[in-house]
Amino acid sequence: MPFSAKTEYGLVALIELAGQFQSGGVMQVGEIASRQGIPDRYLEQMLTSLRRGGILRSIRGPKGGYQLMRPPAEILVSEVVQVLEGEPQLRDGGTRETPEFQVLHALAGDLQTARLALLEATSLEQLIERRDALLQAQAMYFI
Amino acid sequence: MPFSAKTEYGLVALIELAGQFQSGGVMQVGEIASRQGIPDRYLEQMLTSLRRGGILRSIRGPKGGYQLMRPPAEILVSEVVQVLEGEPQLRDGGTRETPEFQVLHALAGDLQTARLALLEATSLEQLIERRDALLQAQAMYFI
DNA sequence: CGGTTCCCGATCGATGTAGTTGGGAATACC
DNA sequence: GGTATTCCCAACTACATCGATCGGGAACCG
Repeated sequence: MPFSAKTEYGLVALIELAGQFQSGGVMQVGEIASRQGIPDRYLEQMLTSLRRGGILRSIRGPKGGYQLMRPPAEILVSEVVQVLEGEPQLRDGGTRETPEFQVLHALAGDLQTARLALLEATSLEQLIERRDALLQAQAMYFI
Repeated sequence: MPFSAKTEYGLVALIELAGQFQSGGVMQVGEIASRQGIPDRYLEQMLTSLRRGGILRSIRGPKGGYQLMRPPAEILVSEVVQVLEGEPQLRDGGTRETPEFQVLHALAGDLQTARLALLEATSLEQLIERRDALLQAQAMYFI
């Protein structure tokens, strides 16, 4: 499972917010959490990270909530993952550098590169497009 | 870091064994472990998994050790990873199926597919080729 | 028979993950 | 101005996983 719960919850919340971006686009933690069926106090932490990471801004008090800082097209999944997952904090790296390990680390690098490429190629805007396409397709079954 | 220690150690051991495959190719746990600087009793567990997974066979008693079951060209990294990592045991999957989550699961699927493609495209034979190329390149610096 | 090697399973400490909880600070509204 | 609402900050917990260690048993060779 490539995404942790943290990342998944954060991205889901961002997709919701991105869907509302045209029309002001402010939503509250509790609102998002109940729509998605996830613990609100936990989601709050993700939204805090995203705010600190410059992806969201927050409004306090009644009628407050969260809002995207930028249009959905300018927010890449790679950035979100990076903010929520934090630095991968590489392990020792230096010891155990037999040629066999080096070859594997090169392969591991290729894997990370491929992953990053996909995540950088995906914006929130694309995710809402896919969501809407999916809803459209599912509506077909009811005709 | 895409590979766990388990996977990394197992693969390193297999690369060593693959390098010896022509000439009988039997090596002992302690031998591999000390060459690679990893705990032998721990590596033993990985080799046991690989034997149970049909990738290695073992020979007991003095002059025993481990041996590849098949030529290195027929052992893919994907298979090794699968054996060492085990089934990813998917979480609930069914609850929390809002369209937003579905879109993310699709993206997660794409990531796994990309990863798998790279791992399936890499055999032990290719890894020993890369290791030897790397040794060759490093030898250049000493001229 | 005796040493060598693999075999099997339990255990352990550290770390991370998912989630809960207890308050505090800003803001809107009456 | 008071009060309810919302975000803000931080500590804490339960649990699983990971990397590793350990004790002892079974096969095999000479």
